[in-house]
Amino acid sequence: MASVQPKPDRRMGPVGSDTWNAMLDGAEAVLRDEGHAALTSRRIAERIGVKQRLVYYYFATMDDLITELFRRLSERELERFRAARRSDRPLREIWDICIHTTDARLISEFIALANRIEELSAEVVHFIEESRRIQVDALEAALKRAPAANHASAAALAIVATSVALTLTREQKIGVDSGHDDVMALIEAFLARAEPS
Amino acid sequence: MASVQPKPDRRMGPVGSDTWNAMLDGAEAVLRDEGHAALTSRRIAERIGVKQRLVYYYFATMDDLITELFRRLSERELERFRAARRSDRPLREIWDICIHTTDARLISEFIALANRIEELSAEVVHFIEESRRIQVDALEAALKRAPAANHASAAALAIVATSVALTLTREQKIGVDSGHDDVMALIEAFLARAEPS
DNA sequence: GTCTATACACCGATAGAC
DNA sequence: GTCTATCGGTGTATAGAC
Repeated sequence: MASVQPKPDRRMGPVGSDTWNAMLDGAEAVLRDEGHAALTSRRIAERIGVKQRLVYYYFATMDDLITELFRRLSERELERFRAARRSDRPLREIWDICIHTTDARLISEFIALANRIEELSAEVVHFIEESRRIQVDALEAALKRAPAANHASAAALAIVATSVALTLTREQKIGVDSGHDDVMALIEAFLARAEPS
Repeated sequence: MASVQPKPDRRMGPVGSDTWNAMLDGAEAVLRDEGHAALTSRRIAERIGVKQRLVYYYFATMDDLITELFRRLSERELERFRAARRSDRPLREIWDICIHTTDARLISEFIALANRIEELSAEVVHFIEESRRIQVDALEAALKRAPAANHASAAALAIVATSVALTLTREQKIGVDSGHDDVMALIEAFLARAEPS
């Protein structure tokens, strides 16, 4: 699961060090605020106050840096999902992460980047499969306790929930909200049945 | 709805001409095959066999070209939706467009680009609102004829359907398919109730 | 670990001839 | 309508000193 280190014939900095993390912090901020077009080694260096050359001491290529950034981000998100799964209202807490914690802009940038970067695509696949596994697990447990809650399978419900959450956050960010209330009410009604509070 | 023409102090080519369309064809092919990073005036020119300078005769800026490309594409898609709406199985035909016609890669590239290009963002908003209007309209008519089909509103169903279609096509393209059968069965069951064949 | 300096490619956009 | 030629800028990535 950890990164695989060096491709280039070049001295490389330690993975996980403070500077390494600071660079990913800078990269994340740039991607969030300015988008993929501005995600360059120069801009990252400028952001954290070092020289551009140093970026290539810690990361073999820009694609590696981007992949590493997604990995760090997705591991944090998976940890949130796992914690929510262990709580006493797992469905509500997982939904809360999907609809509130998720940054629609960041996700859309990564999805587009994954079209081009194969390593990143593999990381995205891993994240989708693992997060779905957690969600299906939580849903199956809930449906067992409240069997009349729905006719759909846990797997189907997980896909519907994540899809809808992504659409709502994305549309909200660009200023579309028609039908959002209705679909939120639908989700709320399901949660009330499947996980009575 | 038509494009608004010139910003620059420069001679410009006719909107809608053969060369103009050929350039958008080239741009679409580049975006589909290589992604937004490769979508440059030089690459487009190379693709259709003209010189780079000519791209700036037909389009004021690259951002304009990209926006115009999305506009052309979305108008075609809306026309498909309208035709499906007029058919005798509107729900099934609209769903068929969502799940088959849509190019997941192209859409993700445009969404990422819209984060940066304001004109494009406005076009995306327009497309979402108009396509949703058509879908809600079709769903309302169907639910009127088969009231017991579902407890959810037409607006909620439209969002769920488009969200799920986008997720399925995107995941399929990167090689994830867990739960897809289940959710397709769910959609099929709904269609069987709301639009019996 | 961090720096200066730099090679080299490519980009958007324009001037102006034919 | 289409071209040649070019400017100014920015990108990735490397060599090698301190």
